[in-house]
Amino acid sequence: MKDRRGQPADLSAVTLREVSREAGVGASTVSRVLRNQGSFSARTRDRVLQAVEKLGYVPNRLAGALASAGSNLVGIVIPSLHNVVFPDLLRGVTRQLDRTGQQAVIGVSEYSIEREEALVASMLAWRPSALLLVGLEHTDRTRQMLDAAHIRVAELLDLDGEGVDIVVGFSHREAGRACARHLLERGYRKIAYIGRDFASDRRSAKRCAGFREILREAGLDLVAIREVVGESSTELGRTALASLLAERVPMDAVFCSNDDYAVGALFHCMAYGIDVPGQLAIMGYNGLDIGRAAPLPLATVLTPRVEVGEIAAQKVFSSEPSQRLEVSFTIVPGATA
Amino acid sequence: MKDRRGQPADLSAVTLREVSREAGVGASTVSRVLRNQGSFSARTRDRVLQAVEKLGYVPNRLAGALASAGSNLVGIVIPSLHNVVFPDLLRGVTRQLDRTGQQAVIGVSEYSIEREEALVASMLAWRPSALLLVGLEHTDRTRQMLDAAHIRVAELLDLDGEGVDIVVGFSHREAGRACARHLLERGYRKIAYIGRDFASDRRSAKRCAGFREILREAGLDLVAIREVVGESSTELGRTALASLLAERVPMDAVFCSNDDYAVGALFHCMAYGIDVPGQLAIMGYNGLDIGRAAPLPLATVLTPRVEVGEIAAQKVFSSEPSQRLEVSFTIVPGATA
DNA sequence: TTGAAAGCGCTAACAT
DNA sequence: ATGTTAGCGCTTTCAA
Repeated sequence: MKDRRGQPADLSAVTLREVSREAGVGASTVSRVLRNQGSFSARTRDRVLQAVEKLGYVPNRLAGALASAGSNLVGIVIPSLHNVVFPDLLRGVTRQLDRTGQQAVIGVSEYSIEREEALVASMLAWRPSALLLVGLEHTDRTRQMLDAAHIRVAELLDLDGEGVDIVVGFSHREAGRACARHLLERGYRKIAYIGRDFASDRRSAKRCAGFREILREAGLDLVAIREVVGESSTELGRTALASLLAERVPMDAVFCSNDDYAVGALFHCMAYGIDVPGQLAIMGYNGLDIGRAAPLPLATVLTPRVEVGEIAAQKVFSSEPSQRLEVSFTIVPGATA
Repeated sequence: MKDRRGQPADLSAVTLREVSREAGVGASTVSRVLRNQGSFSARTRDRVLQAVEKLGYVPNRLAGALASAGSNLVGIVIPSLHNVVFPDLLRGVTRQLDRTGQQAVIGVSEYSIEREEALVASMLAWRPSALLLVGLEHTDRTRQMLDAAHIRVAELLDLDGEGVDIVVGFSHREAGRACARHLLERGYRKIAYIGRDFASDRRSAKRCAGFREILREAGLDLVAIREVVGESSTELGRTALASLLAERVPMDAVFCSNDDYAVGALFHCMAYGIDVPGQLAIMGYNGLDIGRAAPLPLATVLTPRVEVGEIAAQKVFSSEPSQRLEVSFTIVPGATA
């Protein structure tokens, strides 16, 4: 183990020039061979490749990108890494970027559009070839920067609103409406809601709004709304339901903005012998693996997170015009509602 | 919505030179003001800042890094985004990097050290100021590259082996041993194992090895080993246990390499009325939130993933010598074992 | 097919 | 306190 105390990053690595000298050719020839562009003889190529190997040359993409105005970096800003939805999204994105040799630079906004703005600014400094954002809500300055950058931008996981360029997702409002219909059809009338605080999670707010639209059409409304502050977790879902029950809110069903909360609610019922869905129906959202494998499969909505990431990462490199792409969600009936 | 068909990234944005002209000062003065370095009058600063604002100038870090040999980019390669452990790790890393204005470039190796090698290579091309990797197993060429790059490297989440520079984690072997002791102390003797296939997940293999060491000291061994192929999931844990039961493997406890599997196993027992821990004890690993909130709190091992990420992201920027940092795990007794 | 030369946009001496 | 001058390591005309 070497002691690297105080040593700054040694960037004086082997340069293209040295490779060219070793191979006895010009610098531009090495460049051409390495990018397999332009023309060169087979013999020259072999000599260059040999020199690269011998010297352990690693091209400096900083210089390359600066000279060619093209960076193969793609910025992506997500609200959180706590909620499984976003790692899933990231999975789709990296999977697709890998195929085309692009690299993802990530930023986590903690559900704050101001932090998002700051992250977008520092990402643009790297002249990424594209930028991926979650949702359609951004600060004015963010929008300005995106516009001035003249790069392709994709906004993900939401369809309820105006997009900047490419939009890939689905309507949370419609998803909320579908959930309400699902519960109403099954005869539930006194429905409570558990979800993240609306102020920070705009998409969960949209789901809730859609849900209530349908309830109102039936002359109903939610019997209670529990806005949970803090990261999406089973534990919080469990305590949220516990508090609703403690307050004796009259309800026959609970709609949770996330499967994490829903599973927590289900756990609480199991622990306290509350019959699901007999006494209380539970509906979740996102279609996490955990809900599917639960003793009582969770009624939920399967959202195409990985696909959205994959498609977006692909579309930002297409030459197609700005567009809205709907990737549908699916109601999963389950056994809890 | 503008049509950006076919337009390549427009990098001919406002340059520092233009800002300097607008402000009526020299280029280096602008540079100094922007990096708040060297000296300049308050009046000059205001003029520069005003020009920056007016022109909407975004510094080009490609050029900056190239000129100054310092990039503020930090590469991190993780095995997967499916297993919650790694997003958690990433969370710690980004949290710390954010504080110091660094940016994370991520890569996902899918548990393959060959893919890791390729990712490290393309990351080094960006001259990152540090590189974070998971585990101590790498290809020879990866190690060569790390060595030649002369940047700080941190290897995370493992302590069982030789590291390259900084190592932050804990011993999986010891964790496995601790789990075995925990189960033996509670009287379990016929223990089965469910985990990811050892070939790809070296750390789970180390846990299993440690576990068996303790069993052997007691003159025992695992009654069955179920290597699950595929991503960590509740569903797979459930089917794995189901198959063990179907084969009538005589067992009084099952040790799972991940809480996902363990919760799946627990679900199976709940669904089939198998008394836990009476008929079958279950022990998991990782201390996920889901296990804690389960109707029967899961016996597990709490691993300090977020902290490991945070500490590593901090240590790679310290000027301390190479070191091994142990961040301890904690046995969580729970109620399933 | 190949090489020389001129930048890409910035930072870092070195003057002044 | 500020401007001038060289590069950083590449890509890209343009000639040869």
